[in-house]
Amino acid sequence: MDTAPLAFSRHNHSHCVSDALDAATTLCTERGARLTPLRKQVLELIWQSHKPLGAYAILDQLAAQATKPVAPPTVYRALDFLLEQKLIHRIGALNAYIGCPHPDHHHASHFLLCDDCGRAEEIHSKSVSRSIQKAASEAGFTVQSQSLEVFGLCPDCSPQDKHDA
Amino acid sequence: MDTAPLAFSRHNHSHCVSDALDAATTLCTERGARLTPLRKQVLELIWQSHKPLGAYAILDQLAAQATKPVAPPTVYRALDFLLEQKLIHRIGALNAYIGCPHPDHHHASHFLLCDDCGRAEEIHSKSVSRSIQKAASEAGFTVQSQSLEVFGLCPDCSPQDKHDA
DNA sequence: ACGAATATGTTATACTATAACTATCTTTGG
DNA sequence: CCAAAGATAGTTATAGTATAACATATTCGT
Repeated sequence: MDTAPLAFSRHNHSHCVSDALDAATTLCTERGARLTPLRKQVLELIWQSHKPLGAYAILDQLAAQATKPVAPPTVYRALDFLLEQKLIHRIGALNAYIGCPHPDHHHASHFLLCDDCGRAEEIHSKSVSRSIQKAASEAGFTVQSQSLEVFGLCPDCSPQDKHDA
Repeated sequence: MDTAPLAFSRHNHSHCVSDALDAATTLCTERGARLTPLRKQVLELIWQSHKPLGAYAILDQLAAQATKPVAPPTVYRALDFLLEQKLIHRIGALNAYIGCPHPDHHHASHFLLCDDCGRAEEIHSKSVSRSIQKAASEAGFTVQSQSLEVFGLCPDCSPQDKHDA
């Protein structure tokens, strides 16, 4: 199935990167937003893995690639842009950032985060979204954004699930 | 109804505070955990409102009440204790802490957070919990903890809902 | 090419959190 | 009761995360 979970499965990761960069380029063009070389570089760094990446880890890698020193605002401004364009999500519990695999349609930030290997997988469950929306409505609350961070063990890092089940 | 949403409704807040402190005292006694004066003081400060409170806001208020200067570790250690005992929750998106109204039974951290007035209300929806658990299971993921932060407008701060609906 | 708007560079600083060590208090076993 | 062990709190320093404010450079429409 084409919407299968990916982060926790074996896959050719270079496709993730190229797909994400292509999608970002297309979307920004459509929106009249400027995906500058710097912003693209930051997005690519974030997509180097499925593990949320901290701003200063990005900064260090940028600095390593650049000839001039790089300062925090450079990174944070790129992150702000990517967040605005919904090309990345912020994982609040980790102060870290991760690429959005489906930036073309807006959606909430719902992630499974492995405590062991650090990988994150975005989930898209109508049932989760609907139940959250319903609970909020019942409280008279108007939802504007939401963030779900589920911590635990991914299939690869679960001791039993893979073979016993 | 006794399980009605509270934070977004008018209520006698002194009851929230005394209930929370009483519950904390009882639970800690049962568990053999020591709710020291400092920890109780921090818990009370957190319960001064239904708005998540930052560590340094707590620090400032502690310092104002104390004769000696207060240093960050004093606050963070108290927060760590309260978090361990599940007497408070941490709101990752805000780097802030809020009292748990039902510390007696463990549960995930699910909050509605008003962008306008800053108040937070904990929600307890079986439907939300179940759908999250189900989505995780289907991905082969073993849940250990979860945090849901829903931002938007509370009933008081919504322009229409209260009167038009 | 020109001016306005956007993006980036630069410096400084604010905010959040923890490490490491010391001192004090509490509990418990003798 | 006292001493040892363990838990709590004080103290100092520093690490980690994020933004303010201002200067410079680039891009875009005209």
